Amino acid sequence: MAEDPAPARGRKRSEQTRLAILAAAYELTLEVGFAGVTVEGVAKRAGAGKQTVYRWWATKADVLLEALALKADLTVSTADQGSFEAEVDAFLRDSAALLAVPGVVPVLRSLMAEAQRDTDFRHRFQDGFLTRRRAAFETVVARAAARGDKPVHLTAALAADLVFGLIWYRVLATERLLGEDDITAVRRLLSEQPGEE
Amino acid sequence: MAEDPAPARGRKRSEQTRLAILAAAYELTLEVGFAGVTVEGVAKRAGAGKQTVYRWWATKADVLLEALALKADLTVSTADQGSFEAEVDAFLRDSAALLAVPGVVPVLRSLMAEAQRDTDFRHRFQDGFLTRRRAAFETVVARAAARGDKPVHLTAALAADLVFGLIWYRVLATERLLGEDDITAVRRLLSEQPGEE
Amino acid sequence: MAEDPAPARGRKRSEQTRLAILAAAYELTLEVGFAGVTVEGVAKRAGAGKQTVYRWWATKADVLLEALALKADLTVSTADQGSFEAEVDAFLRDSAALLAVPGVVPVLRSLMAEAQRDTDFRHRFQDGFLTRRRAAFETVVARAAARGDKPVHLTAALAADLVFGLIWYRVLATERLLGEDDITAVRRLLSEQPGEE
Amino acid sequence: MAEDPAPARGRKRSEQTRLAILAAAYELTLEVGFAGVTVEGVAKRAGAGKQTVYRWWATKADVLLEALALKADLTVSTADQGSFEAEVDAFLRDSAALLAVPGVVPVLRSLMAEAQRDTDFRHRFQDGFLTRRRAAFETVVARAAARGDKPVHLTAALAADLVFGLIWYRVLATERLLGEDDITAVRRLLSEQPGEE
DNA sequence: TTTTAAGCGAGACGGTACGTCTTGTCTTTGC
DNA sequence: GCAAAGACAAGACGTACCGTCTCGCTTAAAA
Repeated sequence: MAEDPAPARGRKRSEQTRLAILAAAYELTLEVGFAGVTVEGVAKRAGAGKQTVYRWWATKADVLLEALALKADLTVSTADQGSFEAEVDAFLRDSAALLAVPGVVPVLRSLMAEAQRDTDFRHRFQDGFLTRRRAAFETVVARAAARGDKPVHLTAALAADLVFGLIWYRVLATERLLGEDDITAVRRLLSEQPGEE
Repeated sequence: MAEDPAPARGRKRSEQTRLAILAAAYELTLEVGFAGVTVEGVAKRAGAGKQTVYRWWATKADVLLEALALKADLTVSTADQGSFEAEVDAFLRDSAALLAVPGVVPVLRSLMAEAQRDTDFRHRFQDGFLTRRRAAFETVVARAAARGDKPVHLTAALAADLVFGLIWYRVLATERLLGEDDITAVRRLLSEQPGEE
Repeated sequence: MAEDPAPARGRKRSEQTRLAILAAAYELTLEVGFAGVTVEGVAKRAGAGKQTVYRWWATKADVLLEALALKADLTVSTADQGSFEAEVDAFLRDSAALLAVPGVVPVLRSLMAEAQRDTDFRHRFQDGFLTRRRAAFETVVARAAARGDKPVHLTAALAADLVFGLIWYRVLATERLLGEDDITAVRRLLSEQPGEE
Repeated sequence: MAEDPAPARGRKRSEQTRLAILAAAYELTLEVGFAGVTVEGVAKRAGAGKQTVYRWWATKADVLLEALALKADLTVSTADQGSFEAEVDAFLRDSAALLAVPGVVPVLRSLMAEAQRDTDFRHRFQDGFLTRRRAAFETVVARAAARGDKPVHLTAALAADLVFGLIWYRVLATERLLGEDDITAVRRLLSEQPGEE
């Protein structure tokens, strides 16, 4: 029989404290900005000790990454909608909804910014967020390819880069997010058939 | 006509020191990463005093922004190439060339990251870099519209968002930059004529 | 009765670090002079962080004041010697001994100098050093008065001012300290009986 | 014989600026304390350039030392008063009058404090102030000795140390200056004849 | 008259210390 | 053995002055 490696002795991790820390990190980011957040401040607001934060998370960005998952449902629907166009539309609406959740945009900005500074966190952010969403989109493109209605001159990777590029560029460099017209235009762009060639 | 308000009294700013600081900031960013750069370190390497840095730049990111302009030619060619397709191609090649300049990619990452943390710098980054390049691209789109060969279902703004989104997403979230095939695909995507509708 | 308000949580103050800081401050003052001492330098030599110094002392002068108490026994013997003359003599010898401890003179100079610049420290210096020694001398004068052999035309306060004035003037304005002949002369001056009048 | 080596070419020193700097230094010391005075601040208030201050004075303490001479007459009357007692009395009243000039006490404190930190200034302070006053007092003692009414058991040096010690101790360590009773008591102490021996 | 040499106000310069802030670790007591 | 509290070493922050060095101008003696 497999043994539990550790017989689990001592006090257990406090779930209440964990949630309090995640909530504190999320709220503080919105209130004072990520740069203004300190581990000590998060611990203070959560009624926790600083060491408790460090014991379970490597950096404050990791706390925020987990807090984001708690705050917004990060799972993306990839249900079969019958057509590539419909599924792209669903994906974009899903993304727009995520960005509309209060606080998500500043948190995403902070996380992407942190990913530029900290290589280790960069990987965790990619695994915990970026690749996750990208995989969903590529599922859609793959299904379209199987169906035979995929766009002929865009690879799946480039299509994904364009879509995520648009979303991230809007988040990072502008104040405009995804609107109805953006969704329509992108949907058409990706699914239209070129004249000939 | 605007007159110089002050007749320029006192010792003049040292151009040599200015260049030494810009070079030091650029080099240090490549060597230890933006997060590892300190104003003191930049001043030290430049043989300058810390106050001299603070006298002329608000943050180390501003130093880097100016250093970027010194290192790489940020002007974008928007010469009339006869067709929208040719001009988009020229713009993308120009952008790829900028990214190929040693050190430009990590510097751009750092600047965009800093723009997320510091609202004031965000504006200076937009004015000093983002809108500058964007304006060049929009000039191209506008000329296409005047010619009548612009893409029918994309607004100039969305086209720009897609192009810059792709570039920035590649820089920030991936290791891949713009390749020959990317340029070709984007050029075609933006200039193709939809079949009907 | 006053209770300890807090049951003392968290890590305790490191006595080892405290002593290292006091020793470093004392040594550095002798080596480079008080003006050349920096809090950072003290912390460095003590193997401590700068914040640890600031956590427990308001200024470097306060560190030195405490270091002085550590280095030299600041308690003054006021034992009953039978006569005013004998007790004045003992007090002066005690003072001369204090000044003879290596480093005490430059430290006293520094502290008195700092007390002129910093009003807050001035009070702490008075409480922690000046009044302490003065009280000892005044005890002697009071006992003489009780005995009836006190000097007739000097108040206790003026006698103290003269004695401490002499000592401090020698320390601050000259290179000469208290010698055997000074002690003898002052003892006689204070205890002699005026001829008539 | 050696003549003035330079026949004085170029622009002459501005007396107006000199006075403005002295006044500014004196006033600023009273307003913000010596520690709060900066050379830049003195120059600013005087409407002068920083270099002009440094051209003529080594430190801000030297400016203040000269300002003191401008503000208060530092010459001490040593006129023959007929008796030692009368001359000591005159000397003490003269000293009390000096201390009563507005601003003199804080300035003296600052200068003596600075003399503890800066060895070079210490000598200039001794030459420009301390010895000057001390010489006056010793003239009085010498005349008394010539007359034959000098105190038998105090050397001139010790008598001077006691008198200046008292004055300086009052200035540096207390808030009390010289009063009528102090003058009387010191005069008597120094001039009284011991009973016998 | 022209030149030449300071003095001057202004202010940028290379430095250095300041006192604060944050980081991530360590230590203590209590649960 | 986790948790809260908080002291610790380390070191960057942005500010304030230091004393020096231009800069362009003014002043006055020398040529």
